Amino acid sequence: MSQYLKVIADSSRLEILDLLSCGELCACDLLEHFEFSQPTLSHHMKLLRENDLILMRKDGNKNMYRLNKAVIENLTDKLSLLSSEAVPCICHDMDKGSC
Amino acid sequence: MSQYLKVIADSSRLEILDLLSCGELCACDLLEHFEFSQPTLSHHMKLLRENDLILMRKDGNKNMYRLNKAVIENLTDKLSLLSSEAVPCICHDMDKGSC
DNA sequence: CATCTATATAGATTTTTGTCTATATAAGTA
DNA sequence: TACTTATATAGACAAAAATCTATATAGATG
Repeated sequence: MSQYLKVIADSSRLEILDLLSCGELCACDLLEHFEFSQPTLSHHMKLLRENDLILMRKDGNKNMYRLNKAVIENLTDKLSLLSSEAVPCICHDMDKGSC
Repeated sequence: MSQYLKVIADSSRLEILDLLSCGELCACDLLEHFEFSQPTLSHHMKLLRENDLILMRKDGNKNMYRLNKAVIENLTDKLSLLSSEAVPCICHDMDKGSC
């Protein structure tokens, strides 16, 4: 889980996900919205893809990206378990007050 | 938001939050569950506190920690907006296909 | 085929961050 | 007061990560 969070925790990548949240965009559309270079965008998209947070299709020489909403939902669901009560979790194995 | 996520994205801190999800624990209880040193734990707790993800009270010479569930809920709520439709978001300002 | 556009890769560099050791502080206890 | 336990701080160091420039590839188009 921390691996997914690390990918999302970068402000540029989070903004990319936000931009994609309304629908498909190509890399060059995204690039125009950022200050960083094209190889940097390529690097971010690769990370997002490798971690299944986005999906890609080829359209001519363009890469069209969209959110993988299922994976993102799954991540937020798991994260919300932290603030919910009475779920199976590692904290049950803790011995309190042993120090 | 990415600041919060960066704090949570570390696997040690995520595990600390998980351990705290069942209730209050002192730093020394937590320390016994990890391989790293006491100063490292202290550093992690400081980060979690500075970002309001946990709350602390003093009990003698011990620090008692608990989750700040409100903040964590707020974070997961905002994150879940990514995978939901039709919310106000920066992607509406995008000009698609301008490249 | 030559060229342009869109994207990827390689490699270097800088920043960030997680960790350590050593030491300090602060509270409890004999 | 001396000592022990719990925690914090300072400073160093190493690993990870974000960025860049330069270059390569791949598809579209004249």
